[in-house]
Amino acid sequence: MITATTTESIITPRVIASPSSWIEGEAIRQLEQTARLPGMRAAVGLPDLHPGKGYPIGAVFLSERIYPALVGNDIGCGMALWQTELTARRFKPERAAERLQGLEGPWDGDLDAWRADWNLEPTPFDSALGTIGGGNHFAELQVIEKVLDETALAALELEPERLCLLVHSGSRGLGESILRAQVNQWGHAGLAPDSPEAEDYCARHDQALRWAEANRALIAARLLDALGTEAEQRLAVWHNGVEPVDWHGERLWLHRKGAAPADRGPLVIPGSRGSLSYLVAPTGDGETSLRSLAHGAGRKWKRGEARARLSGRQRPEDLAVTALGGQVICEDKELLYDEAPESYKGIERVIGDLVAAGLCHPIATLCPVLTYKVRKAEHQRPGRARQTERRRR
DNA sequence: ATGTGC
Repeated sequence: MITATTTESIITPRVIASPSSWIEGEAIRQLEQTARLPGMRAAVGLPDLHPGKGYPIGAVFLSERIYPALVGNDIGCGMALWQTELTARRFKPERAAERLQGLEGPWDGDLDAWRADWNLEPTPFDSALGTIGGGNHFAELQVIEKVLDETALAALELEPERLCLLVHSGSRGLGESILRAQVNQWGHAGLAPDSPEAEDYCARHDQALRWAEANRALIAARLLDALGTEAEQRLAVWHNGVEPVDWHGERLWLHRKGAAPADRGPLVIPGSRGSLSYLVAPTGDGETSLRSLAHGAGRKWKRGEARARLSGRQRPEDLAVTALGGQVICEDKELLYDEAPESYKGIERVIGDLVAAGLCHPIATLCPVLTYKVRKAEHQRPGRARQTERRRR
């Protein structure tokens, strides 16, 4: 007798990392668990693989279904790189730092025009447009430290003497609200691609992608304005999201969970604020890595763990300048410790593993000069700051 | 990651 039930074959996840790369057991368990979800066709851990909330970060999944919970709350989180008109030689980090104030508060420019430029409908979260947020998000001025592929650098129109601005941020409260609504209604279930619920999620997801991209652009615009300079965007990628792909003639869904795309040209893989970032060009056919690359160095210590480990030997003021000489603006103590260079794995190993696997080749290294995270907590809540002001009048 | 929490 032929039964109606289909046998779901269990796929074996792969991890792209050298044996000496330390990866937490919990991350591997999460990778294996996620690979068992119905309709999963391939799962790959990248060298920055580490545990997340239920699902691993630094991983990519190819599936017949759409898994919003796997994408997570920060839909569209990613990186964008600008070439500024600032020259490394004449840049004064201390003076620049003084000018960078209040980027946490709402932007006072023309939001309607900005939304129109980016094809965005208004959302309840738009007062956060142009704000960096917390966690590992940042805006960082960087100097090109070493050029490894002059031709590729020139093709990207990046001049070695000019400072770069790298912005890492996402969709803030918007992405979180989309995931929350999704989980409230459907739990963590995978969505059938042509269902109304999938179409609904994809529409919101794509909106969050645009919102996050517009957010990074506005963060850059505000920061550049404060410094009295201009810049041109050179690169932009997202590393949290899902997209339909043609996989050997079949339509499948590629989930990137803290994984950068390897099919959209060069990109920056950032280290911690105390290490280099790598501008790389993807290589290979994308088959083994599911068209993806590591999205950063990868967290070594969980959030909240760093302060206990570091506060005995490093005071907050010690963390304001890194080993590479970069200045750090972070007036939130917990965040200052959480995002300390020691909280991250070495970026060199991550890049080394990718190169050894034939997945990318380095174009240049970027050295942090000034990292902006957050000013004082009272400036963080847009609404509250305004209320305080109103009360004073 | 998050107007993150009563």
